[in-house]
Amino acid sequence: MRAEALELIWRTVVAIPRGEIATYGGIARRAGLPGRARMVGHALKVAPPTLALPWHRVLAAGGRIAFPRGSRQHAEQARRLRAEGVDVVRGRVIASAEPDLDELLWKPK
DNA sequence: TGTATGACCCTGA
DNA sequence: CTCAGGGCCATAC
Repeated sequence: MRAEALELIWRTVVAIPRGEIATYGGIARRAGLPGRARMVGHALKVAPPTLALPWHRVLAAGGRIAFPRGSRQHAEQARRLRAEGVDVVRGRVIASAEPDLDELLWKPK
């Protein structure tokens, strides 16, 4: 039961194209689990490292990095995003750059 | 069986 | 911007 939900979430996350981003809530919806944003965070936390999920492309609402400022993971996520050309300022994906946050947002058809 | 705690979200004050 | 309050639900104790 729960294992399937995890797989659904993992599958959805691996599908996020490089350089694009998605939100916890968005992933939940896309995975067919509307309203369960919380479970997405959990799924990422318990994901086997071997899956090599692009977890850094998953952000909290508004393009914010969910980890506390100053935490190692926060820095790591920002680093990975910038490495893909995504601008991050004060722990949040810059929306005013070129493409709007909506443009960057991965929106599968 | 209950309570507490999250890689969350949304609305409203 | 912050806070509170309600929803959500797997895990840990």
